[in-house]
Amino acid sequence: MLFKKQTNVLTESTENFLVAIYRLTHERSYARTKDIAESLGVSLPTVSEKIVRMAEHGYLDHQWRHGVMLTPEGRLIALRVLRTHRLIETFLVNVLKYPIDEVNDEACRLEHVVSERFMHAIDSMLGYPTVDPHGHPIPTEEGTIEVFEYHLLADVLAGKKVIVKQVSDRDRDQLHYLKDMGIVPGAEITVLEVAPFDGPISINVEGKTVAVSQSIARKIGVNVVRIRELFKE
Amino acid sequence: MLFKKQTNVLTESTENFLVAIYRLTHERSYARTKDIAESLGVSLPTVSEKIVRMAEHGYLDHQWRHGVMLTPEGRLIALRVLRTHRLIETFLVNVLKYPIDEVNDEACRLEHVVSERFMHAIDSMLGYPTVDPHGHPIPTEEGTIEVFEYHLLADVLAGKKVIVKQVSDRDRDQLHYLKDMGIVPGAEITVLEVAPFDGPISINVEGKTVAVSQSIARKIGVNVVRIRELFKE
DNA sequence: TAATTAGTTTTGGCGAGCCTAATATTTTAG
DNA sequence: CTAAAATATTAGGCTCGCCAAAACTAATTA
Ligand SMILES: [Mn+2]
Ligand SMILES: [Mn+2]
Ligand SMILES: [Mn+2]
Ligand SMILES: [Mn+2]
Repeated sequence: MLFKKQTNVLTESTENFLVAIYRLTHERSYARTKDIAESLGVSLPTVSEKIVRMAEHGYLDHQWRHGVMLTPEGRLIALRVLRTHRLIETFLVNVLKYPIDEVNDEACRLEHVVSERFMHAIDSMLGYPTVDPHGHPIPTEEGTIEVFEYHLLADVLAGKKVIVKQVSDRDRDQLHYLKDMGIVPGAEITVLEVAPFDGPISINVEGKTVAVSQSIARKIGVNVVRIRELFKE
Repeated sequence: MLFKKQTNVLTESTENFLVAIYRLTHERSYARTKDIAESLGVSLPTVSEKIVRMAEHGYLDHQWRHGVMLTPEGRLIALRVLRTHRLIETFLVNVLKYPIDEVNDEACRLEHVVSERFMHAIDSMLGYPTVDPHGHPIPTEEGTIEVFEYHLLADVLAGKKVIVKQVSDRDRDQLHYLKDMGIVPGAEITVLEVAPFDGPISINVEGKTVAVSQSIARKIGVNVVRIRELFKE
């Protein structure tokens, strides 16, 4: 059990900051004040201020006037919270039958208060899942995380059949839109036609035919399904 | 849906205060500052101060220098939180297999963050229970609550067989002690001997023979099992 | 009734989190 | 290479939650 338990020194705000910064530093090496503020819905000064405190506590490295990155300690906590978040999301969907586009807010509140016992209970109840309902990897208890590389739906050639593996969880409305079309992890998609010049992609999802924009198709991760695999044995 | 949803204006602290006051005003009509402080583990000034703010918000009636009681609005909120608490406790015990003496703290944290959807999901999953794992009534969604009157184990005559209906949830260690002896709601108890002068009560719990003090036996609610009922049909 | 005690409130202080307005510094575009 | 635009930080302020010490009743007892 590598995660330190230390009687919840961390506030909800701190934990949310850590996760937000963790996610932002996947795109560029430093998380910028502005991006943090945006992703948490708070003002710039609130972030500037909080950064100072968190850096003092040793969770962040602050490159003054440029951005922050997580220290190993901050990263470990971020991963613990992220694990909690994603395991709770999985629980909400698999057990409580939440729709995939309504788990984030609930998980974002619960992630700060559940105990280790709670986590173990749902983890075992769920059969130790490795991905959440959006197809994102669930960090391990030891603080490691797998990075899956998926083909993007945008890159799939017409005629191919693929299975949805991951959808972006950034925008709730977008997630709702995708869910309504049946585009959720596990769904089978056949690409029918790809219009030129960044045009829409026409696909068949579980029987229905729909069209999605290139920009959205770039946020959908799929695995190419090899035909041989489908008919094996 | 009578409970107002009003985008969580209430802080965790406020909700805890309301429930604590609700419970205290079952014993005397006004909850005293000192008792509130004690049951929440905060200082007297913290309570005095908070009382002023809560009274301003219309949740409390403050009889200056004597105590507080809930306004109808405060009472409704207290009951909503209490419902949440007890339903969560039931979930933790029935679904996640928590021991009965370890649910309170978890529920006291979760009760402030779960959504109405979450409540509905677990309520239906649990089959709309009316009592929590300690045998306490779960308030309805409309804000009503049943009051059960139980015989106390302390009053049961030697030779009688009873079923445990309710145990006190005030003291965690006591709860643990009772659980270890098998004295939990649902357990069958046969009173063997009642020592005079407030002496211990010797009982048989699910096969084992143990003795409990009068003071503890006064905190255990039971229903007298009429023999005729046991053999009916 | 006066004095002691138990309980309550006031005073004065602290840190966390948030915000707006003002200021400083990069970055970017002309 | 400079001026405008974008970002970041400071300053100044607010509420909440919490505390210790001091001041102040109300209740009890001698
Ligand atoms: Mn969160
Ligand atoms: Mn997710
Ligand atoms: Mn609580
Ligand atoms: Mn209970």
